[in-house]
Amino acid sequence: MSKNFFERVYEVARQIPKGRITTYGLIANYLGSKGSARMVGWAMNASGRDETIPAHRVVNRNGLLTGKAHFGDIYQMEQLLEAENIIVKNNQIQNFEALIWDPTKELISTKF
DNA sequence: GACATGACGGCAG
DNA sequence: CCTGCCGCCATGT
Repeated sequence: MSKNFFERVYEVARQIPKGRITTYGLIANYLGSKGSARMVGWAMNASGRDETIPAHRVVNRNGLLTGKAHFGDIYQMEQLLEAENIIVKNNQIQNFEALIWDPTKELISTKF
């Protein structure tokens, strides 16, 4: 079941600390499918049905809110981020590099 | 079963 | 520095 793949993404996304963000590439790298960042985005698209998944904490490697259009409103993502003290300017996360949460480095769990 | 698409990323020009 | 193309993998038609 490829469904497990999405589950992996969900698990990682849920573990993103509040006030932090990560990128599709980092999650893909953590999942072992380095370079398949698209799959992460795909999983996020499916995760949109699950409100328990903070998809707003996942952005592209540029720190741009490329997925904001997939939220209820295009400002929903920004509001959620700002609610966590994350500054968003012109769809771009300010101080993005300092807020990056790399699961491969921060998260040491082999499996769960 | 094959073609087209997608919330990305890296590299080449 | 900015623009464009290819690669990766799963899903939908």
